[in-house]
Amino acid sequence: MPPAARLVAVSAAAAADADDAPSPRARRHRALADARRDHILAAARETFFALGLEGASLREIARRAGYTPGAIYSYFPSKEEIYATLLAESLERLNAHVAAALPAIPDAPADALHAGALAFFGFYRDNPRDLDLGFYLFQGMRPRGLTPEWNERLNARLHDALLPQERALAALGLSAVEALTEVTALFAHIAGLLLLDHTGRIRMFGRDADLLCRRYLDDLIGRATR
Amino acid sequence: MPPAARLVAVSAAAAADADDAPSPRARRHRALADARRDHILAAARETFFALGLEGASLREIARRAGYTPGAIYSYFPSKEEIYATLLAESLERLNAHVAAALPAIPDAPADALHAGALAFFGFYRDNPRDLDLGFYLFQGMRPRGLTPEWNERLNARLHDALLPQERALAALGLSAVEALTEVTALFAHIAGLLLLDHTGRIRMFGRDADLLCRRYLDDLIGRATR
Amino acid sequence: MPPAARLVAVSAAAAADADDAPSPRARRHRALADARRDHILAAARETFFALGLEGASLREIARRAGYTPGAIYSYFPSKEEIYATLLAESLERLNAHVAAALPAIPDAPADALHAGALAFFGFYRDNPRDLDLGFYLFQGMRPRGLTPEWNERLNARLHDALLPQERALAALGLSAVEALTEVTALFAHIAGLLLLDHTGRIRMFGRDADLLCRRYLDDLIGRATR
Amino acid sequence: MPPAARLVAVSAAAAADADDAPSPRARRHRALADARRDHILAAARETFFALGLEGASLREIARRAGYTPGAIYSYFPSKEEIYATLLAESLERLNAHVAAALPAIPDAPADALHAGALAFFGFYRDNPRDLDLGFYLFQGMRPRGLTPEWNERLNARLHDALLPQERALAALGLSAVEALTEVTALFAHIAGLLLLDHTGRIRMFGRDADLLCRRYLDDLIGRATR
DNA sequence: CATGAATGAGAGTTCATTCAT
DNA sequence: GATGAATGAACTCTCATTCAT
Repeated sequence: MPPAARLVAVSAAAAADADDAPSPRARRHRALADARRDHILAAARETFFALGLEGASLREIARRAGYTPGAIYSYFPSKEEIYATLLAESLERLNAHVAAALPAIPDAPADALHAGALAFFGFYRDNPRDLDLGFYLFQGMRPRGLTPEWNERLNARLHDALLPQERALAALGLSAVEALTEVTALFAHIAGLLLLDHTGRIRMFGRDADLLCRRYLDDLIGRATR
Repeated sequence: MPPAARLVAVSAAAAADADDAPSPRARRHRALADARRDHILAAARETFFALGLEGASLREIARRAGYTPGAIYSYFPSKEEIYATLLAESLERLNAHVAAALPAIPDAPADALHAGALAFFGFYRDNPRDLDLGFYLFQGMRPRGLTPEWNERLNARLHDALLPQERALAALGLSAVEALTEVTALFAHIAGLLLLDHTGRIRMFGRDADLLCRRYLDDLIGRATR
Repeated sequence: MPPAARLVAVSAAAAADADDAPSPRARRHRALADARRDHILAAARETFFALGLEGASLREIARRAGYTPGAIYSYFPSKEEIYATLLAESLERLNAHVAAALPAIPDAPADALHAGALAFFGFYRDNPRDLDLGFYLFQGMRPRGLTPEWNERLNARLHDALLPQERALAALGLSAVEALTEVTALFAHIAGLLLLDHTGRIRMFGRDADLLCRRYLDDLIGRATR
Repeated sequence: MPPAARLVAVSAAAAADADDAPSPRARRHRALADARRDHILAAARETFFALGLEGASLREIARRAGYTPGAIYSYFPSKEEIYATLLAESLERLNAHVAAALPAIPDAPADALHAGALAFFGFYRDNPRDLDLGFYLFQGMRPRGLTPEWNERLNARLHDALLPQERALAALGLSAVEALTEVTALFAHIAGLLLLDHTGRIRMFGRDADLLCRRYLDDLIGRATR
């Protein structure tokens, strides 16, 4: 079975978990294969963080994983897929980061909004490689791009990281439409600031991205609570 | 005269300003050479738009221009220079577009701010290829990046397109520092909106970039005139 | 085992000498890889001999070896390395040739000097391609030159082929400095004769390189034993 | 008339000087053309001395001569021909250098031998680019090599530079054959020393080429006068 | 499952040379 | 006589991917 077919089969099996249970032997195989896949993914992340997107060739990833290039294709059907998986994982970390920043008892929506938005911003400010990944896959998408499935899935997780902020806006009294509008604007503002910051373009204004983000949030909360 | 040619002509004139005027023959030659250069530039633009930076190899550019690869080097010293020229030209068009949108008699700073900012936004919303160019070269362009000279020059022209808005903010009563801060935030906001719009990400919120831009401007003018 | 393979094998053994012995399977793989490497080397030699350094492109070497250009890079990291390996192997053969010519019982230094020097001379007279290689790589090789490591290593092996003669001169009673001086002069003389012979320049004098070499040696031995 | 044909015609005209005399107008043209040719040659020499054989592209030569590449072909049929002309000129300088070193009154053959041979050696030791030229064209001769005519002519001039030394050997009492043998050996020795010196190979012996040359000459004169 | 050999396409760049004007 | 545009072939080297073993 070629690698790509196997991957599809695996997820098909996961979807059809009402089927008869896998044998212990099959489960062992599956667990080992997942471990190896994770190992390769870790090597890919390491490579990508160390060398950036251009430097992260499949050869180098394989080298760092202790594999030969061909072996990678037993776990991923293409280099793009590795990147997509990396981005998915990055989005999980983003969501975790945002969730961890929210106050435990959500009785102060303004605080939640502030904390959640700053966490979102901070995640990418402090992890520029994750930003690279996002920009590359969400925007670049050259050779084959992501499959629609991947695209939808990744989009959804990105949206998830903004949900707490949207809910906080609603809790502050905004209508559903107004909350959606403001969270969209907030996302755009943060994205723009990250872009300026990441490309060094913000230096041409001599301004600080962090400061501008807080300023925007204060204004937004002022608007929402007025 | 197209912007790119003008830039070249300016430096050529600066170099030869102690010389006597060029002969008609020389002028004809230069005109033809410029035309061919523009032709190559157009092919490069077309290639870039069709295939992205990755796909836009010198070979492909040459092919689309009807040249052999080597011939390109009579007009541009490197591939990088072609792209830098393309971006320079794009920024000239941006500046012209913004300037044309400003009211002739600048007695209403709020109007000038509104008009200039919307023109800036509209330029990239309506010319997504130019946005691609800017994103690619200002941000992506890992392989070699622009030379510092180009980077500075292009930065300056980008900044130029924001100057009218900065001046309008000052005319509205903001201090120099406040005006700079607000124009930076404005730039970030617009960039973020364009990014969301261009990558279709804004659809996942069901919002309209145009509307959000106007909203931001209204708020900004409210803040500035309060 | 051909000299070049031996050199490689030596360093491989040195690197892995803490390891346990390689498996038969690994040995088979290595043997095959070495054979392919030698095949490429042979193609490189053939190419170089047929077309000279200028004409011996990687493409041509690959073509003659029955490979695509990229495949060569599985065996050699650069074109330069191929040539260096070729020269290294040539120098191994030279050393072997000289060593084989020396009398088994070295009780007659004059004989040893005579035999060793003539063997050195004869090797290059009879293998003009090896002379080409040496001339090209030691002298020509402008484009990039050899790396200092290679240069030193190759120099050392060249020197090795002259050591027996230097020792014989010392055994004839010359001081260390005198022996070094004489062996240097001897090397120069032989090199000059080979050059004249190889380029056909000697014909313009109607003299015979072999004869001149023996003449020089007789004189030298006369000087040394006087 | 294509350039190559013209060059042939020119020398044909020179050979057939019993023909009717050229018109003043034709003579003027010829003189100007020769001047321009010399100018290009000077640029080629300068380029070659500055950048070596690899760096001396036709483009660069043309650039330094103030011409466009195509123009060069009005004066030389190929790049090789330029080099050959350069070598011819180099050999003229060699001959002049040797001649200038000979004692005016040739009553001391040993002195003449010594002086002439050292001048020969010194010329190339002090002008390593001339040595490069000689090695390249006499030995390398890859793409097309020199035409037999050029080869013969250049050979003859090289031989000329050794004639004074041969005559001196005869004047010292050697038979014609002996003198020829010794001058051949002398040439080989000098060539070998220059090779060792030029390629830095002599440093691996820690010896000095100049010293070795003088040593050889002393021995030779000793042999010849004994 | 993994190897390792190999492909094939392609990257940017340089060059001697040709030829219409 | 000279220009300058253009060719075409060449260069070394890198890469994702395939596949027999």
